[in-house]
Amino acid sequence: MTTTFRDIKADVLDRIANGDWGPGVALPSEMELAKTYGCARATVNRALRELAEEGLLDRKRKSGTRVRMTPTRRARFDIPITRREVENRGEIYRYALVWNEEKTAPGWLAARMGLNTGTPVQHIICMHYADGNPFQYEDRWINLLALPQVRDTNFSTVSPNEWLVATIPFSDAEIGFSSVSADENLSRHLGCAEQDALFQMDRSTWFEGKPVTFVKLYFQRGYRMATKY
Amino acid sequence: MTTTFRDIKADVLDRIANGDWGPGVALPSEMELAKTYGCARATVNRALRELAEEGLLDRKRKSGTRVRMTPTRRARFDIPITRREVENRGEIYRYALVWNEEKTAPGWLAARMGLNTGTPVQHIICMHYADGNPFQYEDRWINLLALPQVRDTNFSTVSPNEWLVATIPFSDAEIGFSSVSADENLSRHLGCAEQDALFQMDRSTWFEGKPVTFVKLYFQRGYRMATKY
DNA sequence: GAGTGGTCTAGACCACGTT
DNA sequence: ACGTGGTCTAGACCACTCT
Repeated sequence: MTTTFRDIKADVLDRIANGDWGPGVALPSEMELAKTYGCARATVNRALRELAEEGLLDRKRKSGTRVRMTPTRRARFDIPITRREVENRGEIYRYALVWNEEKTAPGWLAARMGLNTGTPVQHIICMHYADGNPFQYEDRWINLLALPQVRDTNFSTVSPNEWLVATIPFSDAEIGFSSVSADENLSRHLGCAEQDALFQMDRSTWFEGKPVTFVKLYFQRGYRMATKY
Repeated sequence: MTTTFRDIKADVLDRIANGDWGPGVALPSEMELAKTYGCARATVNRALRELAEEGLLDRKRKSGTRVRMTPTRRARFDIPITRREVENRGEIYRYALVWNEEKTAPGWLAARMGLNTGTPVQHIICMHYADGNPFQYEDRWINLLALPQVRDTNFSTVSPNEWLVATIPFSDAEIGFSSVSADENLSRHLGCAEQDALFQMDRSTWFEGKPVTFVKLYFQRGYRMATKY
């Protein structure tokens, strides 16, 4: 039986768990490990590279590989489009446009997205429903200089969410999670009481270096975003 | 100049962005791509493997590689220990123990952690402060069958958070984010009004398959957890 | 059965960072 | 200058899965 990179990952994790290799301790070099495990250096390399990417090891040329001082773990979240998320729960998805207007970027938005003041933007507000119940309130701004074709798009049947992922298949983004109190408008659309604590996700998106869109998503009361890691 | 796996990733991303390879489209096989890029198959393999891990491609033996139908992106969050998080903001960290008691697991906890009813657990409540202001309220339960040494640990100076990462350097975990309204107890400890919307993180942790701890962390009002991806 | 990705090997050269 | 990780190569065998 040959040694796989998974075997090596497991063994290194064991040694860290047992305390053989405590925080800050330097591991043997890849060549030495390859010899002890009886495998090629590439195999050791892949194992250690993945552990480093998972946040458990620090690697530097010349200095070698060390166990991280504070083993910060990295959680990964899949951010699906809203329709998918609802359908994956086995619920029926419905979409409704609430507001659609062209205007010039207000100051706070220009600052947030890195736009010049006076940049034309499209402001879209819409609702996503699951089994007829309010699921998510979407408040989106799109930079019309980056995506002028938004002006010719009818968002009464297609959500800007889906239209964007079809138009821009990937992008750089910054995402944030926080908690907000429902105001009168949110409580009305989401069918909750004013002051109710709502989970909020905000996201700024760039495409080829240019700011494209900024969105705030407000989830139904009690929503929980979860993952394993 | 040789073709690197980064070159290939960039080129594949370009083709997806341009629409050459739309959602659902099958890419050429690794061997063909290696020939067109003029590089080894291993190089193509790494590029495509990483793109698949990032959520842009689907790969299956025999069927080959396809562009994902809904290009769900994956956001990664670093989950640091609380002290580190405060110190990284350039603020002074302080810790205080609020409650520490051994009891048997209540029903909801047993269900949540997968424990037998009657399992002894330690219930610890503590506060984390940043520059003297309440930063985080920690409500933790530890399975004493998995970590009996908790009984002999003094948590008045060391937070269970730090003690655990030192004792269990890594673990499997499930993590969730949500939003809650501050009750009387939380508002008192966090120095906010009742009903204020608070960001909450919960985490269940397993070590070697055994449930170890369950914790709810309540953050100060206005807290935002952010990342780029 | 056949085609695809998954992985390992043995060797090589390079980039970086410490000395 | 030198040791370490970072990456590429050419080849090989295997595991999965579709037909």
